[in-house]
Amino acid sequence: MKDVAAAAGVSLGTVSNVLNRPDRVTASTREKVERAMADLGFIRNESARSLRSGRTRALAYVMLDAGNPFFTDVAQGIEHAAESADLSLFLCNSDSREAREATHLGHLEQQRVQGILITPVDPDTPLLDAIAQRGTPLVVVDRIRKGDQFCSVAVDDVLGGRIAVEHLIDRGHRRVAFVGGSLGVGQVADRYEGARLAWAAAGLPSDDLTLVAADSLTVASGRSAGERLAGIPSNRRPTAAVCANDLIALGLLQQATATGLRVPDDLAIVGYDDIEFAAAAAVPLTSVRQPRQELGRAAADLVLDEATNPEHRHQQVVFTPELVARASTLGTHPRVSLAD
Amino acid sequence: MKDVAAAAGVSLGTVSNVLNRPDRVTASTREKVERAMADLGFIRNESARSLRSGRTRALAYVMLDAGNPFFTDVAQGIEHAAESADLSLFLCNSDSREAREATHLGHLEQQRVQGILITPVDPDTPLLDAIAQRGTPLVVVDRIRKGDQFCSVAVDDVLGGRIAVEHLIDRGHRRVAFVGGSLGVGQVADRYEGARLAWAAAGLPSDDLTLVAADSLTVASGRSAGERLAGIPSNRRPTAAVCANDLIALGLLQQATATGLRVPDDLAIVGYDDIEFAAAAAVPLTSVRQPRQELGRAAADLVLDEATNPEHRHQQVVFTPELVARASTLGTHPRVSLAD
DNA sequence: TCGTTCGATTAAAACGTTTCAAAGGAGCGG
DNA sequence: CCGCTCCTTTGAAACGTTTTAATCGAACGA
Repeated sequence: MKDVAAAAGVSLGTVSNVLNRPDRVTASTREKVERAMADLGFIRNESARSLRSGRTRALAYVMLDAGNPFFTDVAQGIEHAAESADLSLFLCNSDSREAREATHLGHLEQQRVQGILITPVDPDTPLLDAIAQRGTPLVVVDRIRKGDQFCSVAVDDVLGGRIAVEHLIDRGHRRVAFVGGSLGVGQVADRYEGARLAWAAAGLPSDDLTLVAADSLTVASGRSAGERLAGIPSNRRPTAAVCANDLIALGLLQQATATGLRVPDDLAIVGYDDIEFAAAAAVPLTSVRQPRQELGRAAADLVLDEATNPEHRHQQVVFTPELVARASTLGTHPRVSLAD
Repeated sequence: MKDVAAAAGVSLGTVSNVLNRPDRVTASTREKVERAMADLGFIRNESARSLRSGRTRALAYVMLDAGNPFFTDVAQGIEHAAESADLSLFLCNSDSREAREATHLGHLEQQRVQGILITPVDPDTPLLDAIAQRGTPLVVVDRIRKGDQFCSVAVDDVLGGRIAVEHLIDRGHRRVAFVGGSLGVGQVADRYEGARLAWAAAGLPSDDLTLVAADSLTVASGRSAGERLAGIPSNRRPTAAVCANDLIALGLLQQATATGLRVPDDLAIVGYDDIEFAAAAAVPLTSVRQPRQELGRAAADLVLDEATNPEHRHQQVVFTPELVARASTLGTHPRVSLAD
């Protein structure tokens, strides 16, 4: 900036004014300065800027698993919000590792980002409280957290599990499997809980809603669950499966297809998340849709409110999931004959 | 830091020494200072740090489409490299929009990141040259760029197209469709070129390798291409399709399944990229695998070399793709009967 | 006892902005 | 022609570090 000032024959302060309050500067000088900036290829130094102003122009989202389209969609919602607020968005991936998450959080705090959005490995880690305490606006995404240390945005997973199972009951299923990861993950536990509630409400015997474990929420886990399911004699095998997420459902679908189980005739499948690949599966997947982009946007709005509004109050926003019924439970009626 | 110094009863410089050259400080004072830091919840200010040092501890990757698993895998490779170099990674998503890309690049230059990795919307945009010229290390990922303004890392797409088609010829296919987006995208043009080369090399009539347009590299485009393909009378319909990427292939697979075309018996399908969902499809997809993580890591290594090694020379790294054959071309032999 | 030497600590400058109070100048009315 | 006012421009301080040269003190040898 000093060089620009010299080149334009004005003072440093004037250059700053051209940048920050162009209206305070005469058209002619502004022009001179702008030309000088162009000639010199001047690029504002953001470090100096934020050092001086005490605030960066950046937001950050620490995602749990960048390989899961669900989170990239959430990120996109955040990105839009950031874009309209003219902020950069720092995307970090913890890859479900607490250590990596901690490293990222450390860096972000040092960067003094305006706010941190995070889908934490463990929503109850004291790390989050510490950050909030120290003053960085923080919003937990896709997890609920009792207490009022910070905001959170989530989807009602109990309800999601419920509507998935209700749909299957409606379609006449009386033996259903819940295929889920470890119940240690809050999400999964809630969805299972919802499933059981729906089952009980319909007055069905609780033994007929079986729990099929899967050690992680991945396609591979879904495949292995599929193997176990296929191994059950057909007169006792569940006629439908509710999966803890779409990745599992996709794996299950693949395994079912490979072993000759017809979907949905032999096994109906309901996924969870409604990621794009759910609709794109060979047998399009019925799934519980979460408003992913809205989730992101709402979280970003909250964090910005906390960052700018002194009267901010922490709140827990809960969205409502929605069932999207497709062929994996409805059947493949349109078995059109080929035009030829 | 001033507060820490006061609390510990030492000078500011000592605190800095504790942070940066702990060996120069007596154990007892170091301890005092560390306690003070803990008590006060001191967090280093990265802006000040990088202002003073003239360099940030961050790398950035501007990705073309965060929704495409291919790019998130590349990003993961970069992330690993960044992690080992103890740098933060700024992930940005241009979402294939030049304007957004430009905005991101602007921000990144202002942040003075150590290096920029990018999969650009248009590899020939002068923006990139300008950035390189101004001195920010820059590496183009997954695109080749003639000239030697900066490094690039890519995969040999002509070869990729070639091995895909060779595989189909080997399997006996004599009418093949190339389903691709606009040839304006360099990737697609190269893959098509490779396909034609293989076709010609086998001495097959060029009319029997048909080009099926798709306006974008998405699942939806694949579906619509599938409709067009299914509309062709079976005696003239291609018996196999090579797709410009896996998303298209997945859409095609879905549409084929919906209209009753059996894969691979009626239509064999080869994808491109070998994203995780290709293997996870109901009929696992044969695909041309690109070394995604390696791509990212190599790019990161190059950018770091440029940032730190004064003798750095720009180079264009080209990886070799590899065919992964699966059921979508090999057939679904394992149609196991059910244990029941 | 007095210099020396060496290690630990300190003081001060610098990084590139923003901001605020103050200075400068033009135009105007008296 | 003077004094005001109002708008533009300027100068200097401040943001929180890192770094370098300088200072201080203790231990040691002569």
